[in-house]
Amino acid sequence: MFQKRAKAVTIKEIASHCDVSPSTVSLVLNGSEKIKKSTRDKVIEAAALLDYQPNEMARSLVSSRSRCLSVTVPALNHVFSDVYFGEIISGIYQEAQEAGYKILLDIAQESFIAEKEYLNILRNRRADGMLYIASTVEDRFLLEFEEHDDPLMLVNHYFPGSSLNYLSVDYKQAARLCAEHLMEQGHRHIGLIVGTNTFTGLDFRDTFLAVCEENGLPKTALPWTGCTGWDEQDGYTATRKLMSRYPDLTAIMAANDRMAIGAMRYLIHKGLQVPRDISVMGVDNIPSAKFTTPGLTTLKMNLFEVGRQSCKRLLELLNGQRSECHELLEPHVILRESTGPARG
Amino acid sequence: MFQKRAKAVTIKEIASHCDVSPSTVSLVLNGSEKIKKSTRDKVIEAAALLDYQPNEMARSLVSSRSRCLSVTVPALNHVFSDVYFGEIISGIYQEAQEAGYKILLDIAQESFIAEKEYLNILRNRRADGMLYIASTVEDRFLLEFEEHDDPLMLVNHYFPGSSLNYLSVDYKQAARLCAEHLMEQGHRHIGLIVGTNTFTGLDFRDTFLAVCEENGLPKTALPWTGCTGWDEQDGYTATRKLMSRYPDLTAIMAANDRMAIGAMRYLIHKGLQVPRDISVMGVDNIPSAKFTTPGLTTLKMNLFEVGRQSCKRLLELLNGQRSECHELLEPHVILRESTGPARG
DNA sequence: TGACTTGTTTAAATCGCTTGAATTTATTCT
DNA sequence: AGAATAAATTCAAGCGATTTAAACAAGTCA
Repeated sequence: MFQKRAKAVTIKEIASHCDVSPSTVSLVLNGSEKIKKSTRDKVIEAAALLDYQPNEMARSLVSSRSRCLSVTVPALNHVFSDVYFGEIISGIYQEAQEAGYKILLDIAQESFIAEKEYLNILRNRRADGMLYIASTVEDRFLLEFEEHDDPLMLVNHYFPGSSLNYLSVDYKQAARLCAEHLMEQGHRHIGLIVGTNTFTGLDFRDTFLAVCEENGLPKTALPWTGCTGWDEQDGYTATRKLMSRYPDLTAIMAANDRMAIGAMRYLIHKGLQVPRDISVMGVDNIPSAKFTTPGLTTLKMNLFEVGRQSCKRLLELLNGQRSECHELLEPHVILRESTGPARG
Repeated sequence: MFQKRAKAVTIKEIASHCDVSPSTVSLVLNGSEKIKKSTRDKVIEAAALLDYQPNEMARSLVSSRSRCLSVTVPALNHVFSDVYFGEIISGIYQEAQEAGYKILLDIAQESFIAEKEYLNILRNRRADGMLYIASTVEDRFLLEFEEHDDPLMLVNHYFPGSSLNYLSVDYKQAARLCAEHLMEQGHRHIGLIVGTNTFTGLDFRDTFLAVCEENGLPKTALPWTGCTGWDEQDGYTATRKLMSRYPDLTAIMAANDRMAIGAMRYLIHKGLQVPRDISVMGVDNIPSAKFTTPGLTTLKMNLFEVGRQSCKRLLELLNGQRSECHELLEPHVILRESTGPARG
């Protein structure tokens, strides 16, 4: 039905329609001032009349710029259904579209890595640059971008020890804010749940524990449990594990909201009241954090802005207006009802 | 820094490296059997050695197929943060990638519509076909695709009276399942919350009310309130409105989970217990529906599959293996704790 | 050996557009 | 008016691939 699509209007047809050469048309359409106003108008009119749309493939071929950016997310289970990614992608889109760029979506599945798609997308000219969201410690393949000097931005994560460009929320600062908030509420016995498969997760854990210890909490009062997933089920399971070994905990710190929601779910199942019996704090401020019962105290990361800024920086890199980017954005606390004074 | 990207290896270089013509290289790389095995091997080896990546822009130009599909979502606020879209997009991606297609992301903002980007993306050859997710009744611009005969698939919605291709969950059937479930639990006084800005929403409303009436519920026992958003806040507000006018309701039927979650949130705020005092039912089975308190009874729509099938159908359309698509997928009930017998 | 296949390889056109150099046309100056 | 200058337009060469028709080499047959 569609395979014999209507052949598109070309620059040539406009040319013959106006009795000028294709070059003239091209010049006009690219806004050159060198063409006499009268011919210019004639061409523009004809283009509108014929409903001309430049063939982007042809343009890209000659300019060797696709005006597309690749956005890649890790191959988590049904990854786009995670609002975390959604916010970031929305931000990226916003910035890209304002700059006239299109977004190519990708998921870093096995084949993506094995067949070096991550490099190929740039090499085969489908995209001019890449934004890679939230890698894990295992995504060592990203280091290849260093050698090859391909335009890459890590979004909301980074690779310690590498020179790869990144823009991320400051997870060390995040951990500090969380620790301080809970300690202010009198909590001295806090269970930490955190994904240990990302560098930002590890940062969060280390900083959280360090800040607590600085403030006099003994290590023994700070059990933590790691997981490689970051979703509700992981939070649920981790909380069960934590609570059965350390029933005296007065607070659960989950390194993201989805896990925090899972944690609350478990605690409420067990007949505990949040925050009367135990406080729960999350990180991310996902939309549903406002609509849990009780409302979830969390950190606002402004992931939309992370996406937006990352994209902006990448474009600056591409335009040569900047030669590197290593930036951090500050989070801040969103107070709701899931945290309160420590019991007793 | 990146603007002077390393010039890519071309077919020509492979040719000279092997002492054959570019045509030969092209033939080999496209798997032609007409080339002698020995030269074939020579070329393949050289291509691997030089790390050759075909320039997709050039290929697209000559084949006039971009091997990209455009996925467009409506311009809701931070739309990708809605898991509803995430699931569908994940499904689309899966199918597209298996077929060797790339995904171009788009958001139908004002400029997208005003400047007819929706047609242009196809016209300017950036994409071979378009998947449009969840339109509203106001997206009349989509009807243009009918006249122009451009390859479009509506995903999880449709336009009554048009011949546009679609694949969607059967929302009439969904409404029927919901109505029957609640009536089986003895509910005779049900408040309905539904977005009235989509055809599927309207279908849901009409069918829900009709099925209830068929089973003897008087219209007066079925107040409903419409909204143009579909998120937690909308559900919250709508429930407040409904409950203040009809305090006797024993059940709230929300046409999606996010609104249902907002509804529960309001009811619990008001000191009501779900489902003892009032039942709440949603639609979609989003991940967090399992982790609300109480767990949300809802319909599983398998939106991942909706995305996947839609994409598959579109590709069939593009390949001429099919000339139209008007399909519906069946939902089914997921029983959790937010619905129970009507009180009293 | 010459004519005819068969099997391989390549020249050349094409896809639609951009762009620097060359050409044509219009304008200015003496 | 004719030369010199400026303005407007067009030529023609790509961009990097695909693909058809033609060229070439080798093998077959009478």
